[in-house]
Amino acid sequence: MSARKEPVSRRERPAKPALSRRWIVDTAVQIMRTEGLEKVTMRRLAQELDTGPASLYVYVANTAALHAAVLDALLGEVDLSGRGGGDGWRDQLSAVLTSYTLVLFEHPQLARSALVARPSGENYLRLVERILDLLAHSGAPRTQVAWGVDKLLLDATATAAEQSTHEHDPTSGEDWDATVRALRSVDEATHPAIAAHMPDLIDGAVRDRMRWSFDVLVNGITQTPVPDRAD
Amino acid sequence: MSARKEPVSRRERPAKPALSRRWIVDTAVQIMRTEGLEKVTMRRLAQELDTGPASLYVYVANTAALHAAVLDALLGEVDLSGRGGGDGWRDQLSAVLTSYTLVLFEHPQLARSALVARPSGENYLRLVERILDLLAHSGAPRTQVAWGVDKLLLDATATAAEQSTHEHDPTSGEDWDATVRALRSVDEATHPAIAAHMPDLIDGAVRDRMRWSFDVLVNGITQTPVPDRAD
DNA sequence: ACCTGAACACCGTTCAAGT
DNA sequence: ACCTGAACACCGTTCAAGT
Repeated sequence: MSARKEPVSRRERPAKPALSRRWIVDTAVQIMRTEGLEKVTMRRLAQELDTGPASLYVYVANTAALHAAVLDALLGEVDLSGRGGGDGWRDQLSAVLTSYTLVLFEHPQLARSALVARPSGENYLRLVERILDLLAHSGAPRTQVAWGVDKLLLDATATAAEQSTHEHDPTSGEDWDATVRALRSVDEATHPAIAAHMPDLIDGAVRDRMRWSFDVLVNGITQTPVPDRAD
Repeated sequence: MSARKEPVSRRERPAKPALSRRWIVDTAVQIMRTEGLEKVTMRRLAQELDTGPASLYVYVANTAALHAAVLDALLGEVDLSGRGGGDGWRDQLSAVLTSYTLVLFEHPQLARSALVARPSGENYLRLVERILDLLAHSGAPRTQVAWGVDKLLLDATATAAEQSTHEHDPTSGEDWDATVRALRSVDEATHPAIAAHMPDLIDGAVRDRMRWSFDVLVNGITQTPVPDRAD
Protein backbone atom coordinates (compact mmCIF):
# COMPACT_ATOMS: atom_id res chain seq x y z
CA MET A 1 0.00 0.00 0.00
CA SER A 2 2.90 2.33 0.52
CA ALA A 3 4.43 2.00 -2.92
CA ARG A 4 3.33 4.88 -5.02
CA LYS A 5 6.21 4.93 -7.35
CA GLU A 6 5.91 8.13 -9.31
CA PRO A 7 7.50 10.77 -7.05
CA VAL A 8 9.97 8.40 -5.51
CA SER A 9 11.48 7.23 -8.76
CA ARG A 10 11.68 10.81 -9.95
CA ARG A 11 13.88 11.71 -7.00
CA GLU A 12 16.02 8.61 -7.16
CA ARG A 13 18.58 10.13 -9.50
CA PRO A 14 19.59 13.74 -10.11
CA ALA A 15 16.71 14.55 -12.45
CA LYS A 16 17.23 13.25 -15.95
CA PRO A 17 17.63 16.34 -18.15
CA ALA A 18 15.56 16.66 -21.30
CA LEU A 19 17.17 15.24 -24.40
CA SER A 20 18.75 17.77 -26.74
CA ARG A 21 21.43 17.69 -29.39
CA ARG A 22 23.68 19.69 -27.11
CA TRP A 23 23.26 17.32 -24.21
CA ILE A 24 23.72 14.29 -26.39
CA VAL A 25 26.97 15.54 -27.86
CA ASP A 26 28.33 16.61 -24.48
CA THR A 27 27.63 13.18 -23.09
CA ALA A 28 29.27 11.58 -26.09
CA VAL A 29 32.39 13.68 -25.52
CA GLN A 30 32.45 12.59 -21.92
CA ILE A 31 32.22 8.92 -22.86
CA MET A 32 35.04 9.37 -25.37
CA ARG A 33 37.24 10.99 -22.78
CA THR A 34 36.73 8.27 -20.23
CA GLU A 35 36.35 5.16 -22.39
CA GLY A 36 37.55 6.00 -25.88
CA LEU A 37 35.72 6.67 -29.12
CA GLU A 38 34.98 3.01 -29.73
CA LYS A 39 32.54 3.16 -26.83
CA VAL A 40 30.71 6.12 -28.30
CA THR A 41 27.96 4.03 -29.84
CA MET A 42 24.29 4.80 -30.15
CA ARG A 43 23.43 2.09 -27.67
CA ARG A 44 26.05 2.96 -25.09
CA LEU A 45 25.16 6.63 -25.37
CA ALA A 46 21.45 5.93 -25.01
CA GLN A 47 22.19 3.89 -21.93
CA GLU A 48 24.17 6.78 -20.44
CA LEU A 49 21.27 9.12 -21.21
CA ASP A 50 18.81 6.71 -19.67
CA THR A 51 16.79 6.14 -22.81
CA GLY A 52 16.63 3.84 -25.81
CA PRO A 53 18.84 4.14 -28.88
CA ALA A 54 15.90 5.02 -31.11
CA SER A 55 15.40 8.28 -29.23
CA LEU A 56 18.76 9.63 -30.36
CA TYR A 57 17.81 9.54 -34.01
CA VAL A 58 15.62 12.59 -33.48
CA TYR A 59 18.79 14.64 -32.97
CA VAL A 60 21.56 12.76 -34.72
CA ALA A 61 21.31 11.29 -38.21
CA ASN A 62 23.62 8.33 -37.59
CA THR A 63 26.79 7.23 -35.89
CA ALA A 64 29.08 9.01 -38.37
CA ALA A 65 27.28 12.30 -37.72
CA LEU A 66 27.63 11.73 -34.01
CA HIS A 67 31.38 11.26 -34.32
CA ALA A 68 31.63 14.34 -36.51
CA ALA A 69 29.86 16.36 -33.83
CA VAL A 70 32.24 15.02 -31.19
CA LEU A 71 35.17 16.00 -33.37
CA ASP A 72 33.92 19.53 -33.81
CA ALA A 73 33.45 19.85 -30.07
CA LEU A 74 37.05 18.77 -29.59
CA LEU A 75 38.29 21.26 -32.16
CA GLY A 76 37.19 23.93 -29.73
CA GLU A 77 40.32 23.07 -27.76
CA VAL A 78 42.72 24.02 -30.54
CA ASP A 79 44.72 27.12 -29.67
CA LEU A 80 44.20 29.50 -32.59
CA SER A 81 46.25 32.34 -31.12
CA GLY A 82 49.52 31.12 -32.60
CA ARG A 83 51.40 32.12 -29.48
CA GLY A 84 54.52 30.21 -28.66
CA GLY A 85 56.77 30.78 -31.61
CA GLY A 86 57.86 34.08 -33.08
CA ASP A 87 55.71 36.85 -34.49
CA GLY A 88 55.82 36.03 -38.19
CA TRP A 89 52.97 34.26 -39.98
CA ARG A 90 55.12 31.19 -40.37
CA ASP A 91 55.77 30.65 -36.69
CA GLN A 92 52.19 31.37 -35.82
CA LEU A 93 50.92 28.99 -38.46
CA SER A 94 53.27 26.33 -37.16
CA ALA A 95 51.94 26.86 -33.64
CA VAL A 96 48.30 26.57 -34.70
CA LEU A 97 48.89 23.41 -36.68
CA THR A 98 50.92 21.91 -33.87
CA SER A 99 48.07 22.59 -31.49
CA TYR A 100 45.62 20.97 -33.92
CA THR A 101 47.81 17.92 -34.29
CA LEU A 102 48.33 17.54 -30.55
CA VAL A 103 44.59 17.68 -29.91
CA LEU A 104 44.07 14.90 -32.44
CA PHE A 105 46.98 12.91 -31.03
CA GLU A 106 44.94 12.47 -27.89
CA HIS A 107 42.26 10.78 -29.96
CA PRO A 108 43.68 9.13 -33.08
CA GLN A 109 40.39 7.39 -33.71
CA LEU A 110 38.72 10.76 -34.09
CA ALA A 111 41.37 11.78 -36.58
CA ARG A 112 40.42 8.76 -38.62
CA SER A 113 36.78 9.69 -38.60
CA ALA A 114 37.76 13.22 -39.65
CA LEU A 115 39.27 11.68 -42.76
CA VAL A 116 36.05 9.89 -43.55
CA ALA A 117 33.38 12.38 -42.56
CA ARG A 118 34.68 15.84 -43.31
CA PRO A 119 33.86 18.15 -40.45
CA SER A 120 31.74 21.20 -41.03
CA GLY A 121 31.01 22.60 -37.58
CA GLU A 122 31.76 26.09 -36.34
CA ASN A 123 35.04 25.18 -34.69
CA TYR A 124 36.26 23.63 -37.90
CA LEU A 125 35.33 26.77 -39.82
CA ARG A 126 37.19 28.91 -37.31
CA LEU A 127 40.26 26.75 -37.76
CA VAL A 128 40.14 26.95 -41.54
CA GLU A 129 39.64 30.70 -41.39
CA ARG A 130 42.66 31.14 -39.18
CA ILE A 131 44.99 28.94 -41.21
CA LEU A 132 43.86 30.54 -44.43
CA ASP A 133 44.52 34.00 -43.05
CA LEU A 134 47.98 33.10 -41.80
CA LEU A 135 48.99 31.34 -44.99
CA ALA A 136 47.73 34.28 -47.07
CA HIS A 137 50.34 36.41 -45.30
CA SER A 138 52.97 34.43 -47.17
CA GLY A 139 52.05 36.42 -50.23
CA ALA A 140 51.62 33.26 -52.30
CA PRO A 141 49.03 33.27 -55.09
CA ARG A 142 45.43 32.79 -54.01
CA THR A 143 44.91 29.32 -55.43
CA GLN A 144 48.09 28.02 -53.85
CA VAL A 145 46.93 29.36 -50.51
CA ALA A 146 43.47 27.84 -50.88
CA TRP A 147 44.74 24.42 -51.92
CA GLY A 148 47.57 24.64 -49.43
CA VAL A 149 45.24 24.84 -46.44
CA ASP A 150 43.81 21.51 -47.48
CA LYS A 151 47.25 19.93 -47.69
CA LEU A 152 48.30 21.22 -44.29
CA LEU A 153 45.16 19.97 -42.60
CA LEU A 154 45.23 16.67 -44.42
CA ASP A 155 48.82 16.00 -43.45
CA ALA A 156 48.22 16.85 -39.82
CA THR A 157 45.06 14.75 -39.69
CA ALA A 158 46.63 11.76 -41.40
CA THR A 159 49.68 11.96 -39.15
CA ALA A 160 47.43 11.86 -36.11
CA ALA A 161 45.33 9.05 -37.57
CA GLU A 162 48.44 6.96 -38.05
CA GLN A 163 49.66 7.59 -34.55
CA SER A 164 47.45 4.91 -33.12
CA THR A 165 49.89 3.64 -30.52
CA HIS A 166 47.94 5.13 -27.69
CA GLU A 167 46.57 4.16 -24.35
CA HIS A 168 42.86 4.40 -25.02
CA ASP A 169 43.29 2.80 -28.35
CA PRO A 170 42.43 -0.88 -28.65
CA THR A 171 43.81 -1.28 -32.18
CA SER A 172 47.25 -0.35 -30.95
CA GLY A 173 50.74 -0.39 -32.27
CA GLU A 174 51.48 -3.95 -33.26
CA ASP A 175 50.89 -3.21 -36.92
CA TRP A 176 53.58 -0.58 -36.83
CA ASP A 177 55.82 -3.12 -35.14
CA ALA A 178 55.11 -5.50 -37.98
CA THR A 179 56.04 -2.83 -40.50
CA VAL A 180 59.27 -2.05 -38.68
CA ARG A 181 60.12 -5.73 -38.50
CA ALA A 182 59.38 -6.18 -42.18
CA LEU A 183 61.57 -3.22 -43.12
CA ARG A 184 64.40 -4.36 -40.88
CA SER A 185 64.44 -7.93 -42.05
CA VAL A 186 64.41 -7.04 -45.71
CA ASP A 187 66.90 -8.78 -47.99
CA GLU A 188 69.56 -6.37 -49.15
CA ALA A 189 69.76 -8.10 -52.52
CA THR A 190 66.10 -7.71 -53.40
CA HIS A 191 65.48 -4.39 -51.65
CA PRO A 192 68.74 -2.44 -51.82
CA ALA A 193 67.18 1.02 -51.46
CA ILE A 194 65.34 0.05 -48.29
CA ALA A 195 68.51 -1.43 -46.83
CA ALA A 196 70.49 1.67 -47.77
CA HIS A 197 68.03 4.08 -46.12
CA MET A 198 67.23 1.86 -43.24
CA PRO A 199 67.85 3.64 -40.02
CA ASP A 200 66.27 6.87 -41.23
CA LEU A 201 63.22 5.16 -42.65
CA ILE A 202 62.12 4.27 -39.18
CA ASP A 203 63.92 6.70 -36.95
CA GLY A 204 63.20 10.27 -36.06
CA ALA A 205 61.32 11.77 -33.14
CA VAL A 206 57.70 12.53 -33.85
CA ARG A 207 58.34 16.20 -33.07
CA ASP A 208 61.22 16.41 -35.54
CA ARG A 209 59.20 14.76 -38.25
CA MET A 210 56.26 17.07 -37.59
CA ARG A 211 58.40 20.18 -37.79
CA TRP A 212 60.02 18.98 -40.99
CA SER A 213 56.67 18.07 -42.54
CA PHE A 214 55.41 21.55 -41.83
CA ASP A 215 58.44 23.13 -43.48
CA VAL A 216 58.22 20.79 -46.45
CA LEU A 217 54.61 21.70 -47.05
CA VAL A 218 54.92 25.42 -46.52
CA ASN A 219 57.98 25.60 -48.77
CA GLY A 220 56.28 23.52 -51.41
CA ILE A 221 52.96 25.33 -51.22
CA THR A 222 54.43 28.81 -51.50
CA GLN A 223 56.85 27.91 -54.26
CA THR A 224 54.86 25.57 -56.48
CA PRO A 225 52.49 27.11 -59.00
CA VAL A 226 49.24 25.28 -59.73
CA PRO A 227 49.28 23.43 -63.04
CA ASP A 228 47.42 24.64 -66.09
CA ARG A 229 43.88 23.47 -65.73
CA ALA A 230 43.21 20.31 -67.71
CA ASP A 231 40.29 21.02 -70.02
CA MET B 1 17.16 -47.23 -47.95
CA SER B 2 18.66 -45.34 -50.81
CA ALA B 3 19.88 -42.35 -48.86
CA ARG B 4 23.50 -42.88 -48.04
CA LYS B 5 24.49 -39.28 -47.81
CA GLU B 6 28.25 -39.30 -47.68
CA PRO B 7 29.31 -39.50 -51.32
CA VAL B 8 26.31 -37.59 -52.59
CA SER B 9 26.81 -34.55 -50.45
CA ARG B 10 30.48 -34.53 -51.34
CA ARG B 11 29.61 -34.17 -54.99
CA GLU B 12 26.85 -31.65 -54.51
CA ARG B 13 29.15 -28.65 -54.81
CA PRO B 14 32.49 -28.22 -56.57
CA ALA B 15 34.53 -29.77 -53.78
CA LYS B 16 35.19 -27.38 -50.93
CA PRO B 17 38.93 -26.64 -51.03
CA ALA B 18 40.96 -26.98 -47.88
CA LEU B 19 41.24 -23.83 -45.81
CA SER B 20 44.50 -21.92 -46.15
CA ARG B 21 45.59 -18.38 -45.59
CA ARG B 22 46.00 -17.95 -49.31
CA TRP B 23 42.50 -19.16 -50.07
CA ILE B 24 40.99 -17.09 -47.30
CA VAL B 25 42.60 -13.87 -48.51
CA ASP B 26 41.68 -14.54 -52.13
CA THR B 27 38.08 -15.08 -51.16
CA ALA B 28 38.14 -11.91 -49.09
CA VAL B 29 39.42 -9.95 -52.09
CA GLN B 30 36.64 -11.37 -54.19
CA ILE B 31 34.00 -10.34 -51.66
CA MET B 32 35.47 -6.85 -51.52
CA ARG B 33 35.35 -6.53 -55.28
CA THR B 34 31.76 -7.59 -55.55
CA GLU B 35 30.24 -6.25 -52.34
CA GLY B 36 32.66 -3.75 -50.86
CA LEU B 37 35.04 -3.91 -47.92
CA GLU B 38 32.28 -3.48 -45.36
CA LYS B 39 31.08 -6.95 -46.27
CA VAL B 40 34.51 -8.46 -45.67
CA THR B 41 33.71 -9.64 -42.16
CA MET B 42 34.79 -12.79 -40.42
CA ARG B 43 31.25 -14.12 -40.48
CA ARG B 44 30.49 -13.28 -44.08
CA LEU B 45 33.82 -14.71 -45.16
CA ALA B 46 33.29 -17.90 -43.19
CA GLN B 47 29.90 -18.28 -44.82
CA GLU B 48 31.48 -17.93 -48.25
CA LEU B 49 34.08 -20.54 -47.32
CA ASP B 50 31.41 -22.84 -46.01
CA THR B 51 32.68 -22.96 -42.46
CA GLY B 52 32.26 -21.19 -39.13
CA PRO B 53 33.95 -17.90 -38.22
CA ALA B 54 36.06 -19.56 -35.53
CA SER B 55 37.92 -21.57 -38.16
CA LEU B 56 39.39 -18.46 -39.72
CA TYR B 57 41.27 -17.51 -36.58
CA VAL B 58 43.75 -20.28 -37.28
CA TYR B 59 45.02 -18.26 -40.25
CA VAL B 60 44.12 -14.66 -39.51
CA ALA B 61 44.68 -12.93 -36.18
CA ASN B 62 41.68 -10.60 -36.42
CA THR B 63 39.64 -8.47 -38.76
CA ALA B 64 42.26 -5.73 -38.99
CA ALA B 65 44.87 -8.26 -40.08
CA LEU B 66 42.44 -9.60 -42.65
CA HIS B 67 41.93 -6.15 -44.13
CA ALA B 68 45.68 -5.55 -44.14
CA ALA B 69 46.16 -8.76 -46.10
CA VAL B 70 43.49 -7.69 -48.58
CA LEU B 71 45.24 -4.36 -48.99
CA ASP B 72 48.57 -5.99 -49.70
CA ALA B 73 46.95 -8.23 -52.29
CA LEU B 74 45.55 -5.14 -53.97
CA LEU B 75 48.91 -3.39 -53.94
CA GLY B 76 50.01 -6.05 -56.38
CA GLU B 77 48.05 -4.12 -58.99
CA VAL B 78 50.12 -0.97 -58.68
CA ASP B 79 52.21 -0.34 -61.79
CA LEU B 80 55.76 0.09 -60.54
CA SER B 81 57.29 0.53 -63.98
CA GLY B 82 56.80 4.28 -64.03
CA ARG B 83 55.91 4.20 -67.70
CA GLY B 84 53.63 6.90 -68.97
CA GLY B 85 55.51 10.09 -68.29
CA GLY B 86 59.00 10.99 -69.38
CA ASP B 87 62.23 9.23 -68.54
CA GLY B 88 63.41 11.25 -65.58
CA TRP B 89 63.05 10.04 -61.99
CA ARG B 90 60.47 12.72 -61.38
CA ASP B 91 58.08 11.67 -64.10
CA GLN B 92 58.49 8.03 -63.21
CA LEU B 93 57.90 8.70 -59.55
CA SER B 94 54.79 10.66 -60.43
CA ALA B 95 53.52 7.76 -62.52
CA VAL B 96 54.07 5.21 -59.76
CA LEU B 97 52.35 7.34 -57.15
CA THR B 98 49.47 8.07 -59.50
CA SER B 99 49.03 4.36 -60.06
CA TYR B 100 49.06 3.74 -56.31
CA THR B 101 46.50 6.46 -55.73
CA LEU B 102 44.21 5.22 -58.48
CA VAL B 103 44.25 1.69 -57.10
CA LEU B 104 43.20 3.03 -53.71
CA PHE B 105 40.58 5.29 -55.27
CA GLU B 106 38.72 2.16 -56.26
CA HIS B 107 38.53 1.19 -52.60
CA PRO B 108 38.64 4.25 -50.34
CA GLN B 109 37.70 2.10 -47.37
CA LEU B 110 40.89 0.13 -47.82
CA ALA B 111 42.85 3.37 -47.90
CA ARG B 112 41.40 4.16 -44.50
CA SER B 113 42.44 0.84 -43.09
CA ALA B 114 45.93 1.41 -44.51
CA LEU B 115 46.10 4.50 -42.33
CA VAL B 116 45.20 2.51 -39.26
CA ALA B 117 47.01 -0.77 -39.79
CA ARG B 118 50.26 -0.06 -41.55
CA PRO B 119 50.80 -2.60 -44.26
CA SER B 120 53.88 -4.80 -44.18
CA GLY B 121 53.33 -7.35 -46.95
CA GLU B 122 55.63 -8.05 -49.86
CA ASN B 123 53.78 -5.84 -52.31
CA TYR B 124 54.02 -2.94 -49.89
CA LEU B 125 57.75 -3.50 -49.52
CA ARG B 126 58.18 -3.56 -53.28
CA LEU B 127 56.34 -0.26 -53.53
CA VAL B 128 58.47 1.38 -50.85
CA GLU B 129 61.64 0.07 -52.46
CA ARG B 130 60.67 1.52 -55.81
CA ILE B 131 59.66 4.96 -54.50
CA LEU B 132 62.78 5.15 -52.39
CA ASP B 133 64.97 4.31 -55.33
CA LEU B 134 63.33 6.88 -57.59
CA LEU B 135 63.40 9.63 -55.00
CA ALA B 136 67.06 8.89 -54.24
CA HIS B 137 67.80 9.84 -57.85
CA SER B 138 66.89 13.40 -56.93
CA GLY B 139 70.23 13.61 -55.18
CA ALA B 140 68.62 14.92 -52.00
CA PRO B 141 70.24 14.02 -48.67
CA ARG B 142 69.50 10.54 -47.37
CA THR B 143 67.32 11.52 -44.46
CA GLN B 144 65.17 13.76 -46.62
CA VAL B 145 64.67 10.90 -49.04
CA ALA B 146 63.80 8.44 -46.29
CA TRP B 147 61.34 10.75 -44.58
CA GLY B 148 60.04 11.95 -47.92
CA VAL B 149 58.83 8.51 -48.96
CA ASP B 150 56.63 8.49 -45.92
CA LYS B 151 55.14 11.87 -46.79
CA LEU B 152 54.42 10.89 -50.37
CA LEU B 153 52.69 7.67 -49.39
CA LEU B 154 50.81 9.30 -46.55
CA ASP B 155 49.50 12.06 -48.79
CA ALA B 156 48.38 9.64 -51.48
CA THR B 157 46.75 7.34 -48.95
CA ALA B 158 44.96 10.13 -47.13
CA THR B 159 43.77 11.63 -50.39
CA ALA B 160 42.27 8.29 -51.36
CA ALA B 161 40.76 7.80 -47.92
CA GLU B 162 38.99 11.13 -48.18
CA GLN B 163 37.65 10.38 -51.61
CA SER B 164 34.76 8.39 -50.24
CA THR B 165 32.16 9.49 -52.77
CA HIS B 166 32.13 6.15 -54.46
CA GLU B 167 29.67 3.58 -55.67
CA HIS B 168 30.46 0.71 -53.37
CA ASP B 169 30.79 3.03 -50.47
CA PRO B 170 27.87 3.25 -48.08
CA THR B 171 29.25 6.17 -46.09
CA SER B 172 29.16 8.33 -49.17
CA GLY B 173 29.60 11.94 -50.00
CA GLU B 174 27.01 13.80 -47.99
CA ASP B 175 29.56 14.86 -45.44
CA TRP B 176 31.59 16.56 -48.11
CA ASP B 177 28.40 18.22 -49.30
CA ALA B 178 27.86 19.48 -45.78
CA THR B 179 31.38 20.89 -45.72
CA VAL B 180 30.89 22.62 -49.05
CA ARG B 181 27.60 24.05 -47.89
CA ALA B 182 29.16 25.26 -44.66
CA LEU B 183 32.02 26.93 -46.49
CA ARG B 184 29.69 28.55 -49.02
CA SER B 185 27.23 29.92 -46.52
CA VAL B 186 29.89 31.42 -44.30
CA ASP B 187 29.41 35.01 -43.11
CA GLU B 188 31.90 37.32 -44.78
CA ALA B 189 32.12 39.45 -41.65
CA THR B 190 33.16 36.63 -39.34
CA HIS B 191 35.14 34.55 -41.85
CA PRO B 192 36.67 37.01 -44.32
CA ALA B 193 39.55 34.77 -45.42
CA ILE B 194 37.22 31.89 -46.29
CA ALA B 195 34.99 34.23 -48.26
CA ALA B 196 38.00 35.70 -50.06
CA HIS B 197 39.36 32.30 -51.12
CA MET B 198 36.02 30.75 -51.73
CA PRO B 199 35.87 29.37 -55.20
CA ASP B 200 39.37 27.88 -55.02
CA LEU B 201 38.84 26.33 -51.62
CA ILE B 202 36.35 23.93 -53.13
CA ASP B 203 37.18 23.89 -56.81
CA GLY B 204 39.83 22.07 -58.73
CA ALA B 205 39.72 18.79 -60.57
CA VAL B 206 41.00 15.85 -58.56
CA ARG B 207 43.69 15.25 -61.19
CA ASP B 208 44.94 18.83 -61.00
CA ARG B 209 45.07 18.73 -57.24
CA MET B 210 46.90 15.41 -57.31
CA ARG B 211 49.50 16.68 -59.72
CA TRP B 212 50.00 19.84 -57.70
CA SER B 213 50.26 17.89 -54.43
CA PHE B 214 52.97 15.73 -55.93
CA ASP B 215 54.95 18.76 -57.05
CA VAL B 216 54.49 20.49 -53.71
CA LEU B 217 55.82 17.48 -51.85
CA VAL B 218 58.73 16.71 -54.14
CA ASN B 219 59.81 20.34 -54.20
CA GLY B 220 59.49 20.58 -50.44
CA ILE B 221 61.20 17.26 -49.73
CA THR B 222 64.20 17.90 -51.93
CA GLN B 223 64.69 21.48 -50.77
CA THR B 224 63.97 21.33 -47.06
CA PRO B 225 66.74 20.15 -44.73
CA VAL B 226 65.77 18.11 -41.68
CA PRO B 227 65.90 20.12 -38.48
CA ASP B 228 68.63 19.71 -35.90
CA ARG B 229 67.70 16.76 -33.75
CA ALA B 230 66.05 17.82 -30.52
CA ASP B 231 68.07 16.40 -27.63
C1' DA C 1 47.37 -29.14 -35.65
C1' DC C 2 43.27 -27.99 -37.36
C1' DC C 3 38.44 -27.31 -37.22
C1' DT C 4 33.88 -26.58 -35.16
C1' DG C 5 29.32 -25.39 -32.51
C1' DA C 6 27.76 -22.69 -29.48
C1' DA C 7 27.88 -18.99 -26.73
C1' DC C 8 28.95 -14.19 -24.99
C1' DA C 9 28.72 -9.61 -25.56
C1' DC C 10 27.90 -6.49 -28.26
C1' DC C 11 26.46 -3.36 -32.79
C1' DG C 12 23.11 0.26 -36.13
C1' DT C 13 18.81 1.29 -37.62
C1' DT C 14 13.79 1.09 -38.41
C1' DC C 15 9.07 1.20 -37.36
C1' DA C 16 4.62 1.00 -35.35
C1' DA C 17 2.77 2.69 -31.36
C1' DG C 18 2.28 5.82 -27.84
C1' DT C 19 2.25 10.70 -25.44
C1' DA D 1 6.93 16.78 -32.24
C1' DC D 2 9.12 13.83 -29.47
C1' DC D 3 10.01 9.50 -27.43
C1' DT D 4 9.87 4.46 -26.92
C1' DG D 5 9.84 -0.95 -27.01
C1' DA D 6 10.69 -4.29 -29.69
C1' DA D 7 12.45 -6.28 -33.46
C1' DC D 8 15.58 -7.20 -37.51
C1' DA D 9 19.79 -8.13 -39.15
C1' DC D 10 23.94 -8.19 -38.28
C1' DC D 11 29.00 -7.96 -35.77
C1' DG D 12 34.07 -9.98 -33.38
C1' DT D 13 36.02 -13.19 -30.60
C1' DT D 14 36.62 -17.06 -27.35
C1' DC D 15 36.53 -21.63 -25.73
C1' DA D 16 35.66 -26.34 -24.79
C1' DA D 17 35.18 -30.18 -27.48
C1' DG D 18 36.08 -32.91 -31.23
C1' DT D 19 39.04 -35.11 -35.25
